[in-house]
Amino acid sequence: MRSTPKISNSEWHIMRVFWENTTDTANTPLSANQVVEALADETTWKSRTVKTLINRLVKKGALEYQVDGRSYLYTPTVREDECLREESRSFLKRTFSGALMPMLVHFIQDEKLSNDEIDELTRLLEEKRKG
Amino acid sequence: MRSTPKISNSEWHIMRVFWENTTDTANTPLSANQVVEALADETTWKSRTVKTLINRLVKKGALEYQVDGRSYLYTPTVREDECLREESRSFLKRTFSGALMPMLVHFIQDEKLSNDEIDELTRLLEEKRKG
DNA sequence: AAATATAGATTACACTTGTAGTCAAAAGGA
DNA sequence: TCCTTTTGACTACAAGTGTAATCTATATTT
Repeated sequence: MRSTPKISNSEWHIMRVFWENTTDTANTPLSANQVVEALADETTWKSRTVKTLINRLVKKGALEYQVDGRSYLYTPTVREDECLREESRSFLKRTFSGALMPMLVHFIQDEKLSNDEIDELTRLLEEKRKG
Repeated sequence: MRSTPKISNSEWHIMRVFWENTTDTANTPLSANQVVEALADETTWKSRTVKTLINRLVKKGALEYQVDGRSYLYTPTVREDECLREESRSFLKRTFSGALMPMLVHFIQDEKLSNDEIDELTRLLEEKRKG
């Protein structure tokens, strides 16, 4: 049923580094140190912490690696949109009993949106109606 | 900073029982057994499990109780919308780095919406623009 | 009054998560 | 060649979670 492994809060930080380094056509493999550097201003994690998280992601099957001399190069095995979908469903289930509309209503009513953003959402909704 | 305690997945089931039994004006206190019964078709939890979860929620300060003879009557001390807000922010942060728009776009594009629902969302957006 | 049922309190126990530290092996420098 | 540095592997450890079982005190039944 679940196509993607469950990715924890901290692990999402790691995965995003990979996904942000991904072009449409290919995943760029990254070394552990590249990930550490990429996270340097975003978090205060020691490099060991990052390595542990990477290891857990490998164990979970969210990353894989190829050996590159003395070190490893990691690549994601799961796509961001798939993980987003899983995580969203889980969130929806937990908070809104799985009901999409109350959730959307909640966000639209409770959060700040600029007029431009409102325009864009309206346009998207209009598009969806046709489809 | 955090106004509501962190409520876990299983604990949300419990809290929803209380919130669904809440009128606009008052919280209806429920006994542990009433919660157990309310969850009977939603989950397969043993009553001990439900009691444990209730206890943890009391410890976290999400529920409080008054003694009622031999048993306790529990009431929520946190409001659903506050918890929703917390949980939503945490979800947004984890998955979309806190960015609301990409999240809304994701849901509108990826999930099913009826024309009626599209109408309603469009209307809400229009309202928001004025406000 | 003794036995039983029931409610909450305490304990259990493995798995996950956050956040690292230590160990061992290999690679490179002195 | 021996020491140091670096990398991954293994270990750590408390808090939170899911999912209960057992203990204890009280209430109800006979």
